[in-house]
Formats: sequence, structure tokens, C-alpha cells
Amino acid sequence: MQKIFALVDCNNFYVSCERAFNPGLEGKPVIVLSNNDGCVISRSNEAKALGVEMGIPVFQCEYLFRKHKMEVYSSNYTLYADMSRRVMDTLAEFTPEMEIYSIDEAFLSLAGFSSSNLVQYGRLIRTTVMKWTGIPVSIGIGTTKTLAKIANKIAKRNPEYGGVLDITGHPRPDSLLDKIAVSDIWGIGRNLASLLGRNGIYTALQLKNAPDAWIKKHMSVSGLRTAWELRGTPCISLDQAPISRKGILSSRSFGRPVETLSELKEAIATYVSRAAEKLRAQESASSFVSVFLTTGRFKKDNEHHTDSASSYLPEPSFYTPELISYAWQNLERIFKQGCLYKKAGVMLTGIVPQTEAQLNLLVHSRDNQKKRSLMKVMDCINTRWGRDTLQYAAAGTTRNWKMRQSKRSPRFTTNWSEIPVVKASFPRGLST
DNA sequence: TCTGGGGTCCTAGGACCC
DNA sequence: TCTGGGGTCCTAGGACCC
Repeated sequence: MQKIFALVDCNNFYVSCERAFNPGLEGKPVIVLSNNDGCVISRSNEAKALGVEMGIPVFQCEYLFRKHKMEVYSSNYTLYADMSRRVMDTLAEFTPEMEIYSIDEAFLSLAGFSSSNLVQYGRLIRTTVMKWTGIPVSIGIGTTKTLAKIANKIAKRNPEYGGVLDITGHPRPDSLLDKIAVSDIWGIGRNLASLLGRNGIYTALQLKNAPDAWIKKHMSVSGLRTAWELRGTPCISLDQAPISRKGILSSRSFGRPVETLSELKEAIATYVSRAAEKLRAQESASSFVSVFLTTGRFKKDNEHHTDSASSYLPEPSFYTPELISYAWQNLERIFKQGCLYKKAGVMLTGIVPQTEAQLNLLVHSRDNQKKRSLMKVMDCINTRWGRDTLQYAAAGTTRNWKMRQSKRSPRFTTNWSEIPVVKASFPRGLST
């Protein structure tokens, strides 16, 4: 059966989440910042038009924020993750097969749907998501994921498509590919785009028609897959299986430089707890724990200092206290007195399913069942009542090294005390 | 002064095996 | 002087994605 993919992508997702709860932001330039209020990571169309670039550091564009009275928000991932879940739940109503590709994107399989009605169906999806969640989306449809991605991009840029474009059903798809720069193709980043440019290949159409041997030689098999996908041959399949991560990283920049070991220990314990929660959520255990510290990427070379240390566990573990103690040992090995650290992180690798963990003949601990129960109770309480309802003393209580988040909106949908308040005025006689 | 936080996949090269 | 022909596994680094 002919494959048909739809890529549904939320427009300016984080900004749209803020707008869903604050309609006053509609029509205004709105910006959402990265963690630690460092960079711009989401912009409304109005903000884009005023010249705020994606990924730009805040200190380089604050003058624009002030000049145009932009609405600026810290990121509120609790809210965005919950809104994402609502959008994905809605999309799942429209197809039996779908892949959640990122927090704001999903691929839907529309194989078997009548090809003459695809655009209409896309419009129905679009209006439903808007109605049920308040989030605007764009939809691109094609016979491969790469073509669906391109169709989505075109739909988003050209309002005349009404937010939905089926590139495969278009009378002259090549005329569309001719207008797409190679750098706009999924899988072609800055480096490959410049390599292609040096070889006279500037558009998606040119890449589609380039010889396989040349592509393979210069862009490896991934490049070849992209070219084939442009030609309509699916090489990248829909990945429905819930992902089991091969490495789990938890790291943050500090709100201010940190130089004491005790504060670093708090931070590392905090990051281990986060990483271990993710580990248990996928029912895995980790056998290798790494810790890194850095004084920041933007220092001059002689002032810049980054170090990391790792250790094998005697046997794979999902037990936070144990992981913290190994992480601390690593931390102590790399900590240097007098360094002003800007960021630290913990990486868990060597990940295996809990049921397949290779036990150690010599040190096997007998109370795994107890540890499992304890972790389960903690995870349940923290899921039910909010993150860190129960936390490790090792993670500290003041945490004044925490990242800056000076302009975060309320967690409208996940926290009872931050739920939106509706001010209603009732006609006389109806109020109780 | 101020610059996010996650991930994946591929290749090359070295160590080692028979 | 001449020096095989396969493999595997691991790591580092580079490319990409959101």
C-alpha cells in the first residue's frame, strides 16, 4: 500500500501555549526564553517580523524587546509538556499509527485514506486541535517523511494554503522543490548545506536529481536516504515504539557562578534525581555514571575549564541514593578549588531493561525489591503531587544556585494553586 | 557582564581476535 | 627486500534534529 505521511507541527509552540492562557498576547510580539533566561527559543510571527532571531542570546537583543515593548517569558516546561500531551492525544483520534517526533511535532500515517480528501482531512485535524487545545498547527502531507516536512514548511510560510499542503497531490511538486533551499531540508544542516553550495547544489530539486554515487561519497548513507526520500521512496519509517533512551542527560547552567563543593553536590544530587526518574519511567537501569563540570564555553581558552569523570557500577542500578553516591565520587575527583563553575551535569549510560540487568556475583544486593518499592512510592507521590514533593536532603533546600526564571507564567494545567481564575459576573438573581 | 538542554546516527581509527 | 585477510568492539568526534 502506498505510504502517506502527515507532519503536524505546532506553530511557534511555546508562544502559542502562553497565548492559550493569555489571549491578550494575541497579535503582539511575544518571546519565550531558554532555561536560565539565556537565549530566544520561541517567537511569535510579530516578533520574527521585528527581527528577533532564533537562538540569539538575550543580551544581544534586549534593546529590541524594549523598543517594541515585546512580551517576554521564561520557559515553562511543565505547562508546555502538558499542552503537548493534549495536542498528541487529540491527533491520536485521527489515525491508528502515529509517531510523536518532538514536543511540538508528530508524524501521522494516512496510508489507506482516500488521496482526494487528504487536504480536507488535514483541515479537519487542524480545526479540531485548535478547538480542543487552543494551539494552532500546520500540516504537511507527502509520500515520505522528508516530503511531508517540506510540505509543512511551505504550508506555514504561505497562508494561501490555509495551513495544509499535500505536496504529493500537487500538480507540479518539482516546482515546489525548486523553491526550497537545501538548508531547509530535514537532515541538511549548516555544514552539509555549505558543502552542497560549494558543489553548485542549492535547491531541494537539485539534490533530488544529483547522482547517488556523489551523494554517498560526500554525505554518507544518511544523505542518500534524504535524496531518495525527495524522490518519493520512503527510507525513514514511522517509529511508533515508545523510545527507550540509550543515554539520559540531566544538566543545567547555574543562575550564578558556583565555586563550593557543597553547592555542587546539591546540584549533582538534584540532576541525578531527575535522570533517575526518567530512567525508572522507562523501566531501565544504568551501569555507567558520568559527571561533568564546566566554567563556560565563552571564556577565553586559558580561563576555560571543563572536566568529567565516570564510573562503572558493580551492577546496573535504578536506585537514586546509590547513583548519587557514585556521582559524588566522580564530582570529588574533578572538583578544583578556585574555579567559578557555570554549569554541571550528570549522564547515565550503559542503560539496560531492569529485567535484563546483569547481576554481580560478588556484590549482588539482596534488597532490590525493597529499593524498587521505595522508588515506586517516591515516583508516585511526585507524579501525583508535583515534582520534589519528596526529595533527597542531599539535593539541598535553598538551592540558590538554581537557574534564573524570572518571567515564568503559572503552571495553569498541572498545579492547583496556579489554575486560571475565571472572573464571571452573573445577572442579578442568578448568583448564589 | 550576559550565550539552553536535551537527543540520534554515522564514520574513522585503534585495539584486539583468529 | 618481501609482510594476509578477514572480523568485532569501542571511542571520539562530527553531523544532524527539536
